[in-house]
Amino acid sequence: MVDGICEIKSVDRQKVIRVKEEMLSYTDVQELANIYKAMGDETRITILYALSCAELCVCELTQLLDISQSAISHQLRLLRNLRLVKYRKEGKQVFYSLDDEHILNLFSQGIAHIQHR
Amino acid sequence: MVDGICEIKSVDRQKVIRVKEEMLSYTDVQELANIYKAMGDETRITILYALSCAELCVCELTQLLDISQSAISHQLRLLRNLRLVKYRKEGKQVFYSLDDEHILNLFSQGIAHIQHR
DNA sequence: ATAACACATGAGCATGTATTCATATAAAGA
DNA sequence: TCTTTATATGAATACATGCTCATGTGTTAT
Repeated sequence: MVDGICEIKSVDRQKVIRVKEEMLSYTDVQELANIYKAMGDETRITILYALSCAELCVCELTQLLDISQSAISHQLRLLRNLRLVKYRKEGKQVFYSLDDEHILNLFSQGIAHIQHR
Repeated sequence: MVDGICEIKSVDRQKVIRVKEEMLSYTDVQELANIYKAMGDETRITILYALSCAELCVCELTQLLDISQSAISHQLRLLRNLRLVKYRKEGKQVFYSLDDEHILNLFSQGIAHIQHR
């Protein structure tokens, strides 16, 4: 292969050009990657799934998750920055919930995938 | 907070117990994380998206992706192991395609999410 | 005012991961 | 057979990430 271009005659240049035109923009790819990256961690999946069941404060999440309160707060900040969760303060407590119904759909598609095999 | 249990009287123990019962199993969480982790990388998203447009050989992917052929092969192996792509040999070439229609749904949900804001 | 509590955050560390480089393998052609 | 081409893979490296620990911030209660 020379310069990433294989010389096989049968390579369908037209197909490659067509696919190139259909490709996602770089910013779209980045945004998609951020969402899937957010869901690509066992702790965050557990948090998001728990929040899909009920609105929960940090303390309650800590009771559900077997890791430190600090670790959970760090992950919540990440999810907040990506706008996957929103929060509401009530006295000393902070209650988190899902910010977007699409996340539920992402979950159900993912679950459909693992059940499919 | 003592031992991960906050003493606020208003904390709804019943709610926490109910959520705990609804939680995903650890293996489900792991499998979900693996899928999202696979899609949580810009290179892999680009590969998967390209394959959603057409069946492509490694050489054609190399023309589309601006990284080395080696890097692409490494990523394809990962996607193969997760059964997100399948392949077909034809002489020297190896043609890859998506292994599962759920991935398209995962994409469309993700795209819906980034367009939603 | 002071203490206790719920939560957030910075630092540091250990582990994971994505890439390149060099090289191996396998098919096709000369 | 010897070379070229298409792909795969192991090693090394640079970077990202998830956790804990220590501490900071803001709120409530005494």
